[in-house]
Amino acid sequence: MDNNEKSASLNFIERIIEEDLANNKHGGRVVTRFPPEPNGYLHIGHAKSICLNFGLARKYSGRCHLRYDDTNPEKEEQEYIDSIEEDVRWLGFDWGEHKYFASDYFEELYQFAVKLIKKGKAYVDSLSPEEIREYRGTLTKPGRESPDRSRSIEENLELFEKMRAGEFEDGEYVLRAKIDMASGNLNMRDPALYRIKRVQHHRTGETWPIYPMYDFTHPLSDALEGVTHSICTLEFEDHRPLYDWVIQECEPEYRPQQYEFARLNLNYTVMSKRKLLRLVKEGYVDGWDDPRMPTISGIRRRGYTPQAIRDFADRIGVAKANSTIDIALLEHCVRDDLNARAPRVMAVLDPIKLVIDNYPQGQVEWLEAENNPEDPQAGSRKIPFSGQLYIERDDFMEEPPKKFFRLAPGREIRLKHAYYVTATSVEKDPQTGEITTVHCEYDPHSRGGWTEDGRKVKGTCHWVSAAHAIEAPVNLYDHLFTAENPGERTGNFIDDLNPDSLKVIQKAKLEPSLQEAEAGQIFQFMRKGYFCVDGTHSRPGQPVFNRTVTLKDTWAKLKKKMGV
RNA sequence: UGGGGCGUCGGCAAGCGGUUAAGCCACCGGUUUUUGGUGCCGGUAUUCGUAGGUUCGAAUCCUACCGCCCCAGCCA
Repeated sequence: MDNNEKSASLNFIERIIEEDLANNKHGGRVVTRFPPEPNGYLHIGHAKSICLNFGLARKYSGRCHLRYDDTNPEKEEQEYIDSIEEDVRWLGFDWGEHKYFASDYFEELYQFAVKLIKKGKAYVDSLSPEEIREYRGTLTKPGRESPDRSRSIEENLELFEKMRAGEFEDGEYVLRAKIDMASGNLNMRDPALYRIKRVQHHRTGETWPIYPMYDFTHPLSDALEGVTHSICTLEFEDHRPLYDWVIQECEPEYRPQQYEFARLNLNYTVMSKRKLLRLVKEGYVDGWDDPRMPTISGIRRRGYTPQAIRDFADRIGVAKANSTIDIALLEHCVRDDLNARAPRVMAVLDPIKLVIDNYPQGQVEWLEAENNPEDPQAGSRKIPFSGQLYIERDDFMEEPPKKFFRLAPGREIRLKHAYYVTATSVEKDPQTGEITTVHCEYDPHSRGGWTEDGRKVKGTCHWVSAAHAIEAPVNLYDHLFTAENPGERTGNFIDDLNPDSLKVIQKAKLEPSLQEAEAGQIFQFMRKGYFCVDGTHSRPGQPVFNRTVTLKDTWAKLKKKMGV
């Protein structure tokens, strides 16, 4: 359970549900549904909808159906169904017995269409797509009625039967609702209900040469399943009158209602299927599950947890105002979750050598290191310490600016879990002037990282023993885009791609315990960030790490402010 | 010149005629700390798109205006 059970304040949909419950509107039932079209991969925007629909069902002891809106066989495939189910499960939700396909309702839908024809509420039209568009009018001009609008019920019935029998070519006829060609709402200007498509369907094969449209299928599917609250995004608001019309005229037993909320937008991110597809197709990313993608599979591979995503969904709320969430909130949610759970380990990403001149030659000590200060249950492990270590390059400065309290000449710092050391001298590459080695002396009385005299050391740094370190590739991921709203500047979102969205460190130096890290495991690399073992490139004994998110970095902020 | 929505702090978002206008993220201080992490404490909207009106009292009701989003697939 997440903290949305806290009933602090209700969102507008919860308010409606509680009113309905109080009025016994649907007999006290709450049934929602998540209705993806199996024509693409799920992304974080879908996660909002999934958490909303399944979360509501959970909160109000109802149920949430997984229903595929598979009414357009040209775009739909089994592959997507598999990934959708994996993603919904991964997020922590279960549809139980309630998995449905709109295509399972084709026969019933057909009968509802016949009913409409018999009521004189639908007709078969022979206008071409172009003509229909022309007859529809414009936003400001009313449409005109099709000549076929007055076709007799008998003839409509016969034609519709022939459509089903496969006697016509694609586009020859279409079944239309007879509503109002003068409506200010374009959706009500005799919308198409059925079109002819002589195409293989991924589930019904060649059974049907005609397929129902979304606006006809969706309300009736909801009704057939006993859905009480059909929750969709804002752009369907204009379709609600049509949704209601279909329910009204088809007279199904249950009368579901549609409600609309604002879809998720995230800054520094693109979410549209078209744009995500382009990133993949044109090779800007490494596939749909590239850790920089906002797809569920991408963020999963990045190391985000389902708990973090659900927490995020709770925090962003549900409302009707178009909004853009700051991606910093998502990052906060993962940090919050991982801080509590991720084992701490030491890893040096950009190493320089640290030599302890007064440490006994060849000595190795195995020191105790707690696994997680936030969780005493996590226990501890032993890590090897020696006279030759690696530390992070930017943990040493020859001429430190004020407020820098890491290692510098003559300065004493703590090596985490180990000893106090004081820097004495440096070695540089004569060519480049780059520091290659820092020499220091340690205080043997500071074993474990403290002394009896209680003297204070300001800085604590992570390290790994040079002789014991293992090497592994580490992928440092950052936002895929540098602009808050990609594409706003030039009209082409590709122009805002972040050239540094991935930096690969071929040979980071890691403490040896990481050798056997398994795919999917998540660690905090102390003082650096959260990293997970990549599920696709890691091999047993050869882990590859992906950076999920950095730790908050006050020093980086300070440095920037001071212009260092 | 059509229809449907939405406008409360930098970003989300509560608020539903009487509140000092919640909370979260971000930001800024301080404090704790063997992670410049975490935790803890504190600061940040005299004001709710604007202008009028109703009322003892308005972010909440009314009117007008302004701004933004969506709709002209035989896609969903």
